[in-house]
Amino acid sequence: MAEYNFKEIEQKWQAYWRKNHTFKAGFQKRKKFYCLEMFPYPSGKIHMGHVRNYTIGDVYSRYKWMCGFEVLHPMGFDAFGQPAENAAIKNKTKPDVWTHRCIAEMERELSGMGFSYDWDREISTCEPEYYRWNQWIFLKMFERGLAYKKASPVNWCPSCATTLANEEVIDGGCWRCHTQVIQKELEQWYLKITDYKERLLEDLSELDHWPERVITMQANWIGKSQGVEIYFKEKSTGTIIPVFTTRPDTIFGATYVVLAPEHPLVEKLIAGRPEEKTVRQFINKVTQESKIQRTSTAVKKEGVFTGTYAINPVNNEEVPIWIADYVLMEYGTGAIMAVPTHDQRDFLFAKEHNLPMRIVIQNPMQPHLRVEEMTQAYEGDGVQINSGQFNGLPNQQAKKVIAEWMEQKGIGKIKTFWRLRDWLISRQRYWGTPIPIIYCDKCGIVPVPYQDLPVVLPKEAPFTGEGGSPLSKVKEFVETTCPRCQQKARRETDTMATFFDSSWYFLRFCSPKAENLPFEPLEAKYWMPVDQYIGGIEHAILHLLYSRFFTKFFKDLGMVDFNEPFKCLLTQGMVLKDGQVMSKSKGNIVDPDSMIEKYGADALRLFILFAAPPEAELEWDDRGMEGAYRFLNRVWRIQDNLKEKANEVVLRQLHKTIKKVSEDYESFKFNTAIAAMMELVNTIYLYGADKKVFETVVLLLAPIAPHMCEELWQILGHKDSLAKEKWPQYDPAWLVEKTVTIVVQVNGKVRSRLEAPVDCSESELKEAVLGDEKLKPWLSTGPIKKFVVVPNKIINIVV
RNA sequence: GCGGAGGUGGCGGAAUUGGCAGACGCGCUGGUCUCAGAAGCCAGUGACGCAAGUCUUGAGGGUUCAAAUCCCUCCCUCCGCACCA
Repeated sequence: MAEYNFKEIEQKWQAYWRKNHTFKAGFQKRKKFYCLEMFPYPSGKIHMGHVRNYTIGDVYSRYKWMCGFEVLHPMGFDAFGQPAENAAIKNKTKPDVWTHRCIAEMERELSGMGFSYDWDREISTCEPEYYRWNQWIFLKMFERGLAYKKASPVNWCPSCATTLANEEVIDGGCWRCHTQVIQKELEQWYLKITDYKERLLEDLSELDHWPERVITMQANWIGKSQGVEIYFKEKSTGTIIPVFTTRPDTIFGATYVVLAPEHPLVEKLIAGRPEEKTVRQFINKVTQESKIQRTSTAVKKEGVFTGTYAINPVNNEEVPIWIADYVLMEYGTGAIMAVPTHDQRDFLFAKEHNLPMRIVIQNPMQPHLRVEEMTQAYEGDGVQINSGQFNGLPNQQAKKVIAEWMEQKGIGKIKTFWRLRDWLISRQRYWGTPIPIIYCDKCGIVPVPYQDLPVVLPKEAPFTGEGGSPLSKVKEFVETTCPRCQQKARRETDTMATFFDSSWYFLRFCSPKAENLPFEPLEAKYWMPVDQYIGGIEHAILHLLYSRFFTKFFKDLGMVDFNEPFKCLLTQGMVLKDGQVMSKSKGNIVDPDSMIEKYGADALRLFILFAAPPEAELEWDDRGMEGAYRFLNRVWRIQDNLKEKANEVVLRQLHKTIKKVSEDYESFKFNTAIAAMMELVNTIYLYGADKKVFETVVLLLAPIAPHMCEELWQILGHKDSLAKEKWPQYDPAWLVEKTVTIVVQVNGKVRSRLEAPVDCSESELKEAVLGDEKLKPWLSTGPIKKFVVVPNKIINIVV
């Protein structure tokens, strides 16, 4: 029989699928399944991470087709972004030319992997047909007050010369180039994602098929904390200082108050005091430090006394007011009440600066707490002491009671603070969606009317690399007329953050050619939500949070009827080489193209699924790759020795394998599914297969190695593609065994095994065991104390 | 510090309502085929031991007839968040 010529076979079938639109997803045909992998940035070259991500999704999609679903499995390109601009600066290529070239190259590579995309639905976010809907969405948000402009300090990456969202600052550096981010006062566009914070948090409970850690990361990012805002009064002027605490039960233990160095009240408090100079010096020192420096000095908490005192409203006690670097202006009220006995940070600071302490929650266990003996704060539960009329209450109860009491007395207010901030979307960049806003001297900020969309990005702009928005230097773009008064006006020259583009692309795939709306609500109703989403963990916060936000916004517009866009989420692990992430700088990249060239796409797909479970990290291994290729060849050669009829051993194994592989595919355990198929093939090599058995093997393996299996299917005499062939079903009759091997242990150690009929009775087994020669020496050491029988599995005799 | 995941042969990894630890693959060893090699095919392969056997799932303890799996104490690795009041 012919050699396994993977090159020829793979090209043949890729052309076939493309020509026949094999994977075209039809609207409302039958039960749908939407399988989506995170679309790539068109860098021009796919890497092993893509290969892994897309292979997982592809196998699942193909499997779902065979199970009778109408599968939507689309692909597109997240095509706006900085690399295109950098290429323009470096190579003098226009960003759109560069991007389109990269897209063409990546389409070729993705096709070369044999992925089952519905290419008719391909989208690219840099096309006006796509980004006009970014602008449309922005205007809808603007109308509802969800897009607004505000001047405030923003994260600025000096190297990229642009702003960054909070989510894009990693360890104080730019997520893309790792340059230290600085704070800069700028007027910028924001999206009011905070209006959705409750829903974004609450609806996490709907996502029971998301990885736990992603849910946790999102919840932490949204950062809800409930507590009380308590009003302290400055002693001499009566100025009110609101502080926030989640521990109102410790209010009687507050022995000082701390303000953040940037707190607006500081100026007022220190003006004209002897301490003024020292305080100012301290503030200068702290505020000049970068956020990194400030947070890295975590161990030592620095601070300075203002010279003034505040009155604790619950007991009218005078407590000193300090300023310290460990209190952050961005969170809560920028001021805290310090309870050193029950908060570790306050404890360290109080020790450092010799401030008073008082225990107000007594540890119910012995030994009781004593201030002189404390080496750290007691943050556990206990009973209220030194707390006036609340003494004796369990503190968890007191939390509620005291909060309500303070609210009643008007000295506090029950409040909830959130960590989530509004989303900064302005970027001083060229290669992105122009923000559809016009500035008119007379009318102010004027939205571009819907009928004027899209605001098209001009093809040419000066790319100097000097920073600042290139669009602002394009006169024909900037100069326009005001839609309201027709006077001369200027366009907004910032573009949108590219995360905007990817926050709704999954909806666009439902109706990629829609001309009146970003997507057709009816088609979205059929296809959405995405049944299975697959991508990298690096998007656990940004992309997934923004997409959830957009979905909820579309729900409010009445365009969709669900809360959450992604029903199941799989985060695939990274591909490593020599224990490290593949990267250019480390020079440890394995190029997928070279592997396809050498072993074929099917072998690459097989290896990457076999080497590790999808969620785990995967260590690249050239020799493992060869093993995958060897296995495919073994399957290929089965055709040479088909028998008239397969024997019972093979059939038994076959049905066992159908069951195992089906279950494993369903739950993404591709590595063990492949292992099961290898076992079956090993059995076939021992006993031989017939046509029917071989056909089943081909169908089971088809989602993983589709090219070779299509070819074998054809060789076996089928005219059509197997892509929509019915998934094999196992016959339970073949799984029923007549006899089982029962392991016999003596004192927990395996000493013998015996063949027995299924569901053999205990007394019969006992008889068989006592007659077993092999067991005699072990049983003769003493009387049998215990005889444990686990039906059809194991016998353990204790002597 | 908090949260999450994890630690099993030379390597990647199987095995979880507690029931034969190491499936499958890689590597290695031997055989077969060959003038020879490659490929293929067959067999062996946790450690120690000539063997009977003993030991073995990060360390130590416990529960149990039986523990990689459950409980306790501890160690280590990776990831995320991090002075969030």
